[in-house]
Amino acid sequence: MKPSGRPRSTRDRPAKAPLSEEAIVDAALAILTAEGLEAVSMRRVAAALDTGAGSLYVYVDGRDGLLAAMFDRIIGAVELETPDPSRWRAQLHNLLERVRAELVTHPGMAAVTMVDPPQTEVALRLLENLLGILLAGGLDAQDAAWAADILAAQVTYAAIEAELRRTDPSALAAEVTANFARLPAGEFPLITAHAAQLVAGNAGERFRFAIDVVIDGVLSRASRR
Amino acid sequence: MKPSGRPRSTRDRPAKAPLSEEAIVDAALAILTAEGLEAVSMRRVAAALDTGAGSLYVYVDGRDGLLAAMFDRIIGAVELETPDPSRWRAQLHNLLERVRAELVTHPGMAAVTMVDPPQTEVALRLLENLLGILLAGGLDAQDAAWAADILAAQVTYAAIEAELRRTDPSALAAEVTANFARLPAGEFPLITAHAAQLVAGNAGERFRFAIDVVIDGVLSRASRR
DNA sequence: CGTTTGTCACAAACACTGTTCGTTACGTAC
DNA sequence: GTACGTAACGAACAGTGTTTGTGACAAACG
Repeated sequence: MKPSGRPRSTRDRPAKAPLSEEAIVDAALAILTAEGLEAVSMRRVAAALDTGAGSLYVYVDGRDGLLAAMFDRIIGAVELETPDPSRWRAQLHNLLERVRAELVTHPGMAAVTMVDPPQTEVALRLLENLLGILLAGGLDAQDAAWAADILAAQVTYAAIEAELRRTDPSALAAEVTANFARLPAGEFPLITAHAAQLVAGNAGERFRFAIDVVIDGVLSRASRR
Repeated sequence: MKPSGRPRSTRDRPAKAPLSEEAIVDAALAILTAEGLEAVSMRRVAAALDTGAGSLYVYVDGRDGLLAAMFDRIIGAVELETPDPSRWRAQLHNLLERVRAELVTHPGMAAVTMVDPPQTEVALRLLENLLGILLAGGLDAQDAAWAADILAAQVTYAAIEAELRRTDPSALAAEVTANFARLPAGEFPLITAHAAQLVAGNAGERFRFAIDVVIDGVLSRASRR
């Protein structure tokens, strides 16, 4: 033990253990929103809690477990909808937009979904709600199930895409446009011709469009059947 | 220098430098397909080439640069289509299926797309081809541009999803089904009621369905306009 | 009130990681 | 035959996730 400087330690505190999964997830989320996913290391989180990295392993199943717990916290914060057949389409947009917004404000969390699919209770609660809205829209069970999958893809993809533009929404678009302009028009006639359309719209607009496309696609196929 | 054991080194070789970006990417891809993305470390790749990790930095811009180069190699191997209005839909399925298959056989590569969007020449060649097919299908420029984005999301998502089932396609489905069965039916009535639909279909079927949904969705919205 | 017990945080250690850089050996050109 | 410049080597740096033995606290017991 080194009583040099400030011997601030857990033992100096008056009361009980300050460590818990909740406290660890809180600290990790604070670091995530402030400095990004790469900054969320076990040592960094432990330092924020004034403890050692090894101490976290009692409450959290390694770094991947911590990330999963963080994801759960985020998803759990999303307000759900009570399915209403008269306005199911708006409900769908609202729900998915909330998920997207939550994922965007926590950079890197969308990528966590992909390493292992969330099968936790809170994630399933979201799926249950999504299914409810789709069924309220008149979709049959199979279409609703697969549509939920497609929509999940769009949400995570949109979230990750939005993270890239997080620094400056229009900076990336400008860079991409410049990249397109630099292309040899002979080899890439379509990209150069339609560069404006390729970078058109902000993340929110493209997201809404994507969801509408999926809904209309499923409905179109169902009505043709 | 330690002449102990086997002094096998580059200097023992008769001719010129064996190192090049191509050779490095080759070695890295071999490790990737054999042992997964995490095994692709600079030291591991260097060892496969019988050299030190530092030597790779002359030809490759760090680990991220290596991953990008690997992605490029993979995408470049995808055979393109010459857009034909009479069979554009089949062409779209074929092209996207080839991309998906290539991404699935190289686990982790799909995730690379998301850290930074591929703006390399070979990736743009793919986008150019995708746009060509969509325009051949009669879509207007704006619809085609955004549809390309939506389809890209489905491809990467499907690839990542397929990676998870890589070990055993039906094992995950069984596990998920078991998870669903374990749920309290009171809280998750829809999931428990439609568990069969949620896990129905293999990755290929779901992928084809997703693409058809997107196409029909765009066409439906266009015809209504 | 003293002692024992058990829980839990601590910090060091292990085996890695990506990356940088000074040194050294090589093949080639002079 | 010698000098040169290119390019690989390997050590070193600053990190990473994870495991584990040690030690101190607080609560339960006699």
